[in-house]
Amino acid sequence: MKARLKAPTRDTSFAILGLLSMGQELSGYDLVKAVEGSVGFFWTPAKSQIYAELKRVVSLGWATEREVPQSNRPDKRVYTLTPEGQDALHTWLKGPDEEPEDIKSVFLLKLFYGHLLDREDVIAKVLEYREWARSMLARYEAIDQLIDEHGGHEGPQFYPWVTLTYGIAHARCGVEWSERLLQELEEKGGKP
Amino acid sequence: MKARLKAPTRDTSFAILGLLSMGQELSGYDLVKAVEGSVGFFWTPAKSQIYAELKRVVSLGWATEREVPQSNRPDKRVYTLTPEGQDALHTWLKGPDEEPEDIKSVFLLKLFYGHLLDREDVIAKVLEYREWARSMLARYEAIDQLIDEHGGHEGPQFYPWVTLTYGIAHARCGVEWSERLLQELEEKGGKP
DNA sequence: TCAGCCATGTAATGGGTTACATGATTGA
DNA sequence: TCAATCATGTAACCCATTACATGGCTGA
Repeated sequence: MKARLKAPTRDTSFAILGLLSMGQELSGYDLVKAVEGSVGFFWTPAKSQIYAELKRVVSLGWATEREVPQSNRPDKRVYTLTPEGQDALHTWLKGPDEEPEDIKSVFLLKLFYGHLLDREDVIAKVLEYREWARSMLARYEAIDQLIDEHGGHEGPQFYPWVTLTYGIAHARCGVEWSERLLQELEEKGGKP
Repeated sequence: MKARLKAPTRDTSFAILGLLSMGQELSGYDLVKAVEGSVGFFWTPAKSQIYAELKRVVSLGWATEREVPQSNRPDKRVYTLTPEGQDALHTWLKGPDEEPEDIKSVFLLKLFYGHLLDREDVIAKVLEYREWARSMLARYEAIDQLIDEHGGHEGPQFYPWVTLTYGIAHARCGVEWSERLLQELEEKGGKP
């Protein structure tokens, strides 16, 4: 029986604790929704993963569980952060990270092998990517607008807004890159 | 016995087929190395995953396997793409993608909860991120330089180089974003 | 001379995804 | 009225990661 040399990070657990730290009791379902509108842009646990992690954080004493009977809807269990959970969250937050981020891109993977495709097919792919990047940008900017209208980005909204600016910068960068690339691909087409 | 509604994409299989399409027989070990220096920047299968997928592509008739006895090193098995494999690869390449890319960022996740940290801790995190982004940028630019010296980015190098320009753009964008953010965080510190 | 890397993989574990279930509301 | 959506989860599977093995080089 050997000890694991590297403990699993369980970042998803902490993502959940973080949402619970906002102060309200949340059910698994609530958390699924909460993730979608917030950390979901750079952290995307599956539904069932959230439920699994909830069991775990309860077993570790990081959250407590409470049954809430409901009449019209299925009964639910809501979760509350414990002081131990707050400590654990804080420790994790301060702790070091290996890779700050990693990109997983089917698009780039395919583009890497672009020589196996016709030029038009490649162009289609890049166009698709550009549209996607544009739509993400629009989405982010809409959220930015909303924040502006609801108290601005000072105070409690500050750090969520900061991550949003990252998304905006990144998306804009993707749009510009794909526009340059498209231009280059068109030019190549001119001289066959 | 239900049919799966959504077939697994198995993108990793195709990443491997793509590398095998470069024309040379490669062993699992070779592929691990090949991935590191190429698609590894946006697609990172684990070693053992590569070996697993190799078995699979052979069983599907997409590649053939050949034993190569060696004296000083462990014997190895090398793999070759079959015509069926080429077809499969081409079909996959032309096929549609849902999400062109997704970012998974522990850094952003923590930053989102920045209000739970002291400002200095946040600044430390962002500094770390900036250094990471800078180092990635330097790495990419070094590769760019190398490509320039070895025949430039026309011809067969073109698409790999294109993906590299994405990496450069993205990293540069990360550096600039973090610099802006640091400035803002410093300013906030001035008025406590 | 001995730790660490090269070279080649296999085994065990676990995180995350898709699919399965179920009943009430609501909009077209 | 009937499909979609809300609301709440569970079960099964599979992909991917970490750990385990093994023996020859090579540099300090």
